Amino acid sequence: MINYWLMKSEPDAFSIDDLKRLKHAPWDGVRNYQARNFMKAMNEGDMVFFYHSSCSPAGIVGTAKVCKKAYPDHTSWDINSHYFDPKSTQDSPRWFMVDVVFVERWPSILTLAELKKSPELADMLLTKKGSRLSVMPITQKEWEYITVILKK
DNA sequence: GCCAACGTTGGC
DNA sequence: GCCAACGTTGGC
Repeated sequence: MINYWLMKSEPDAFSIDDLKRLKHAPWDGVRNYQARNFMKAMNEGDMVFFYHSSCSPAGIVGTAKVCKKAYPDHTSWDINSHYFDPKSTQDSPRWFMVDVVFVERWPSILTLAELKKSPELADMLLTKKGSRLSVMPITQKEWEYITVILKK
């Protein structure tokens, strides 16, 4: 059984076009426990909505697939990295990442405003006020509704 | 750039 | 374990 997820990235830092060009990439830099725990629960083959955040407009811009299960995020050990965390060690890594592979770039963005209009998506963490989780689960129903009904 | 909402830290 | 202070996220 596959699971479904949504992952946020600031397009200035890493966009769907970057992933398309690279084909696959590590999802590094997650420094939130809840988001980390969701990544640890991912399996190869799980599907991902690629979401552009902190831009105008924000929204889903395509899909990707998990191609490598969670493993330690080495940027947490790199003292020169923006994501360095002295509390993360080789023996006891605190942060993890998965690899994702590009699947599809949608012709146009499905904006957060549009997602919020759908009563079918009212339970999504994404559409909840104040939610700022960067990795979150999506139900199969939500995935199908978005890809079949709303996808641009 | 603003600021509401949230997560984390650290003193007690 | 509580909670104030602080830093960050992210939509607008």
